[in-house]
Amino acid sequence: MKKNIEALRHSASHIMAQAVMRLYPGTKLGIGPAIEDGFYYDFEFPGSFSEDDLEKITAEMKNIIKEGQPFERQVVSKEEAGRIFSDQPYKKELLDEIPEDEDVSLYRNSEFVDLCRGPHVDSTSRVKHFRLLKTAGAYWKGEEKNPMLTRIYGTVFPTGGELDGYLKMQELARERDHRKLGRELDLFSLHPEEAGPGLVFWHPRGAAVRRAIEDFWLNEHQRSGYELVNIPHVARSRLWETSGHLEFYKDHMYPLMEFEQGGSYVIKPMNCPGHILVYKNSIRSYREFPIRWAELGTVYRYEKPGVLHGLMRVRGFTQDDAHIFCRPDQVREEISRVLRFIIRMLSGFGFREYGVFLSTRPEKFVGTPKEWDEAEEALKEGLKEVSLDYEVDPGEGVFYGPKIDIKIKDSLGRMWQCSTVQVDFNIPGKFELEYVNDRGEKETPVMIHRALLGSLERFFGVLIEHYGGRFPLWLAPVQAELVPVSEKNLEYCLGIKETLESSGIRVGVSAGSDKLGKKIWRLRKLNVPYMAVAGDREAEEGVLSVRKLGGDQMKFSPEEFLKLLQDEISRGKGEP
RNA sequence: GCCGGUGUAGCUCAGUGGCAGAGCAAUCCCCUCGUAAGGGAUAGGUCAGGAGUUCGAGUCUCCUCACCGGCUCCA
Repeated sequence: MKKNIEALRHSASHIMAQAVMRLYPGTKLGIGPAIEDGFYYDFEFPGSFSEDDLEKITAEMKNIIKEGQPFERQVVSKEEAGRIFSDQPYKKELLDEIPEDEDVSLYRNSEFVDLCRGPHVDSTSRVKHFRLLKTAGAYWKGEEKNPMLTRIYGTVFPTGGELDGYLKMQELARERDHRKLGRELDLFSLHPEEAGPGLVFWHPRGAAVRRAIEDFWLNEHQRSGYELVNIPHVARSRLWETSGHLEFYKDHMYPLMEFEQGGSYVIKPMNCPGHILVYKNSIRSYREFPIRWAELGTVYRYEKPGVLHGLMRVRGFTQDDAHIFCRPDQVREEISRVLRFIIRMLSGFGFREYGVFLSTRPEKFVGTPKEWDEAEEALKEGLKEVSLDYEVDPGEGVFYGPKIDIKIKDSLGRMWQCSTVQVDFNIPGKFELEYVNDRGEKETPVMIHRALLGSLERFFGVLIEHYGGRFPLWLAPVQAELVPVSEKNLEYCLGIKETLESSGIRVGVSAGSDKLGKKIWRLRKLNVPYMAVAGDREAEEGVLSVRKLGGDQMKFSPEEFLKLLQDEISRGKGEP
């Protein structure tokens, strides 16, 4: 089945390329693979091209499909293939990468022929339910220095129902877009013109969610052997020279702040040098290890203009950062502790499926290969110990050490990078960190960087999309809203509000002269989990008519209502 | 940064060279109301910013900024 759909998608990409060649002769072909959700093909058009041209291509594709052209596999010598693609420079480049004596396979349908391993479906008529989706620029072979081609994305399914299902899913994802919900639910805003791109302003309702996240985070860290530290946001550039950031990370840093009387300061793009200064403030003994210092540390990074995206990719963000200082022989234990912690934290937020990636030694690295091997081994053992399946990304580690990245799967099946665990061989040496071992000798500690949620901004964005703006009670900006039927009942509601508030419930009151129906309508749009209506009848009995969002209505006393809320709040955090 | 697109009221969007518009939201008034929008009135704009073409530019051209879809990069 999986193979079939790949052949179908790959065939659709050939048909698209064929249509393009018919409509825009002289187009140079890049590559056109099947991908997870469909297919694409990269083109270099002789003239300009815009998204409006997709309709024309779609129409031509339909002709090709109607023609029912058989796909035929052909094996030719490399030399022969070179002649066939003589006017296709990108195809020739691909040919050059194939060993000299090997034959190559081609797929031909009617006048169109492509260098291709296959397989394909038997006829163009098999491609029935397709849709061209969007165009995009894409570097040839994905490398920034190469020319940019025009990529056309499309998708195709065996049945019309599956295509519709896919398109509906895309629509659902658009409706859940955290940027849209952030505005509608009054959670946050960005002010690119007034304040600068990629800088997040948390509104009261968003800040309430953040506070709930932070409280949970803090509590879990206190239970897990971490101490908290706090460091300033700016520091002399000297500190960042020592750390090497001014040399290696300058492109990602906001410009230096120069003082007239001399000396310059830097706004931190990372928290580690700050934590290191705390470490260096006294002589450390192996007996103190492992030292685990955590901080919700705000950093500022100059990200390229084109990469910013809502809360997911910003220029100022708060990492749930921590640095662990330990002996080399403690690394394995610390790694598995961190991994267990990550899973506990993420499942507390309702994420149960993960993609785990181990990034190993890149070409440019610091430290010795032996150190790297040991650290990679420690990471692997940690993963094994907590029985996490993982993929290896060879050579994708940071120059200073190998790392584990964990992506979480949201309710729409999309993966988001949040957690990261990195071993660092570089920075302890740069800052000449030391500890005294059990023989009274000075040694260099190992440092582990880790973030569980990643950044609060991105994590918030993921949460918004995961829950579609309908947060579980413990995270909801307003947990309960008291709704007086008329202004006569306002006093009664305000009294109950005070009771609930003093027990830590986030509660609002819908005052004002709007009719009940309108107030309810408004609260539903804001996804307030509990609405408690109080009119003359309730006031007389001393109760509330409580309705859960999307649920039934029941009468509760204020005390019963509080208990109900408290129970659900503690259950919601995934606590036992 | 690169390719393509977009920028009109707080939000969603009409307006293709000739008087700046609608719905929602906001404010005020009437209604004191029973579970998915009661009625009326008012206010709200440097049409992203700048330059140009034109008798005349929201509309056409160029530059800048920002955003959107991707590429590259990444928490």
